[in-house]
Amino acid sequence: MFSLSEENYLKSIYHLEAIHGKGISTNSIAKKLETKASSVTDMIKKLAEKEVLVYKKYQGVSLTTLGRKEATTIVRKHRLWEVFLVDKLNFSWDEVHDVAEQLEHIKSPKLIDELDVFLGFPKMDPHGDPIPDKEGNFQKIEKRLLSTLEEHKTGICVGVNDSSSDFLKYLDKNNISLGQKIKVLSKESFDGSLTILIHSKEITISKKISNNIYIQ
Amino acid sequence: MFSLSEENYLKSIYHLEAIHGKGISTNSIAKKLETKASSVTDMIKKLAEKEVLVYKKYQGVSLTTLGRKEATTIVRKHRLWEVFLVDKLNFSWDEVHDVAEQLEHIKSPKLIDELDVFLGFPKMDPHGDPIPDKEGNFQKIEKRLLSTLEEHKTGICVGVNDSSSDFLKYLDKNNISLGQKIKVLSKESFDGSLTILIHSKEITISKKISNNIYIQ
DNA sequence: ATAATTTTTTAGATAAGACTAAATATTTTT
DNA sequence: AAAAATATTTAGTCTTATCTAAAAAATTAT
Ligand SMILES: [Mn+2]
Ligand SMILES: [Mn+2]
Ligand SMILES: [Mn+2]
Ligand SMILES: [Mn+2]
Repeated sequence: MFSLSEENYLKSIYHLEAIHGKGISTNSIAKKLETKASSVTDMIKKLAEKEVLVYKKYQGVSLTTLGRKEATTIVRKHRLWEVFLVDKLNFSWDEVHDVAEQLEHIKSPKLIDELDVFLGFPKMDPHGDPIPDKEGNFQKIEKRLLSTLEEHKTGICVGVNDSSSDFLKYLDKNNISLGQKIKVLSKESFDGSLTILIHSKEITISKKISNNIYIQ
Repeated sequence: MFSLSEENYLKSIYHLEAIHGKGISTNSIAKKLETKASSVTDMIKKLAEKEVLVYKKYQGVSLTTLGRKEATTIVRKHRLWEVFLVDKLNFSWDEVHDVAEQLEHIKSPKLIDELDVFLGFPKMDPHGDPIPDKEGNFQKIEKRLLSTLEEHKTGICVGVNDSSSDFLKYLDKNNISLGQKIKVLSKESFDGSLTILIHSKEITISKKISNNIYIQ
């Protein structure tokens, strides 16, 4: 059994591995969890002891199969709860993350599997992220950043890279949502900003925005 | 904001006050929370500091209005989650308590009020206990223990005094559930055991059992 | 009214998890 | 290949919540 804190470390390391591969640095974990490197060192020693990751001094950490399984379960719970909040309790996609951060730590295998049934085995969460099934498997859909789309090309918005309330509210304000068609009209080479066509309206978005929208 | 531990203390004291009135002893709290009296002394000092209860050395504690409000909210959350688990996720009434003990500590006013809406503003939890509304009000239904019913009299089962899995499974096994009609056929004066008619079947139950069933 | 018993509080210890400051290792720059 | 900069670990402290053992207060029995 893992503590709330241990679970948060596992999840963060899991997400960091998904981006950077094996060998996650102490500092990057500290940054993600908004804590100090010294706290991270303490905790990864404990997690190595519990055999959910391998740790060699100054070499960073990598999850073991056991650790990855555990992390996947937490991600599954987080995303299923997000679907529940949006689909059943009238939450908007920018309101769910913080509550899901709490709910993901509830311990009850029956609870999460019945929730999955109740929601109709959703494959995606409200932000377009895949939901692992009971066995931890999920479909990895191909997607690219909107910022990589060429001028005059069109894509469908399938996900976001940043689930913060601020960013999602910005998208709402500009009528950008999952499933939406987006056409790049022009790209400013100086700052990478894009003028896009969405809902037959032209808007200009910064590189920072287009770097956080996934399209297909 | 209260910690998980503080919330559990508040809830326990609230339940003890409902039975014994003001001035709850250190020992009774320790017993309820399965902890040591010395730990209780420490915690009630902290809670007195936070003004959710009044504490005078050696005199026991009493909740303040603020403390009672806080405790009521936790009870509301606990019971709403129990309804959710039974009504929506196919849990049986003997499986919900432990999960609700975890869920009751999730912090999100919107979550709990939307859950209330989603469940259709239930008035009772799966064990017949009243659910406080948003303002903390709930209907106090009159009920008495089955053990106090006279011979040849009939009552309707409206609640249980013990929500442990063991006891509820015993009731299931004997087809005793909420809303069920129960007639006392005879009462054994020696040990207080009852022979009752339920579902047109005669069964004999001990005093301990009849002391944990509420009827109307 | 004393003595015995029970209850409650205090004192001191422990474990988890976090922090600061200092020490050490590693990486990058010159 | 040093020197400088950066990253990581260690040492020591703090808070929260717990515990055991001992002291003190309150209650009950004689
Ligand atoms: Mn999220
Ligand atoms: Mn999400
Ligand atoms: Mn319960
Ligand atoms: Mn209940």
